[in-house]
Amino acid sequence: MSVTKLFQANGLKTTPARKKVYEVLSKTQYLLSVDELYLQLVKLDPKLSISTVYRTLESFRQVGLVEANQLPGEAVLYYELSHEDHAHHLICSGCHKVIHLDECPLHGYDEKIAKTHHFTIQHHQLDIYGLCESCQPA
Amino acid sequence: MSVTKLFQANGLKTTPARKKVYEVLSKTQYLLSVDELYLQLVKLDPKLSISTVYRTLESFRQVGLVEANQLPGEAVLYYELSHEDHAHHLICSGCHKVIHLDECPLHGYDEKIAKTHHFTIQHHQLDIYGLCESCQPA
DNA sequence: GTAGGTGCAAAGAGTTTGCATACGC
DNA sequence: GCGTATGCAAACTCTTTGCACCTAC
Repeated sequence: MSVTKLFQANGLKTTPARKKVYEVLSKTQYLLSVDELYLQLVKLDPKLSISTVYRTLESFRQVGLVEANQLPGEAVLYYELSHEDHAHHLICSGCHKVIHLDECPLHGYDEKIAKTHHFTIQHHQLDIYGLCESCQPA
Repeated sequence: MSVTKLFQANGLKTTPARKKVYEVLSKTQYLLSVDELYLQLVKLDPKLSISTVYRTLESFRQVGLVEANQLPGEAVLYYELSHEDHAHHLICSGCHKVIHLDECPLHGYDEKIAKTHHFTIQHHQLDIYGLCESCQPA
């Protein structure tokens, strides 16, 4: 699906700014803060404004194109493209590289919990933190 | 263990402000933002300053007395006392009430992941979001 | 042509810090 | 008494907003 089609399908106009934000996010394998994302975007378009980045991310988030997450001990949000399928993260505390796990170890466990505690479960989040190969001390 | 002993053990002086922060955190079953915490604290001591709350939480966090977490879609941090034992959360999206789960469905799964992806795992976080009994629509 | 997107600058929210005073140990 | 904690106000950082202009459709 072309980016234009993707935007259309989500009721978003196709603009150069949005294309670039999407491009950077789709090419990285890291979680990016707004700052980190902006730094990369300015290389592509020096006139791009930080407020456009915020507004673009918020538009994307509203239609479900991106997800915002926080890393432990850090105040700012980290962004990444959403993944259609249910997925969990293996996140490197050193470089913020992300590996997506396709398996979910919760099969059935959440329903059990729901019953026990009279909860209606909406979703769950599982992130595993550690150091990737390149960030491990020798 | 008395609060004083607990503070001593963590190298913290026992002050009225710290006692009150600890008291509020230990009595609630909700995740509290700094604002929410401050609102409750001002009832106990109208002169207490918000910067003291920030500094106290940071001291507590450094010695591991509290944990800071973020709720999906919200920018601010939510605080709670740390739990010695490995525990996961059942969090109500409506009222932010927290239920601690003593079971961890990851037994072994994380080690398997670690091997597959050459990661050194530091810790993991599992939160299940939903609506508690009182917050469910009738 | 119109609705919505963008850049710029200014405002806002949340958090941190400097400094003088107060207090725990 | 010494060293740390606190209150207050100012500073700082990150994010949002108002407005004029521009662009996708």
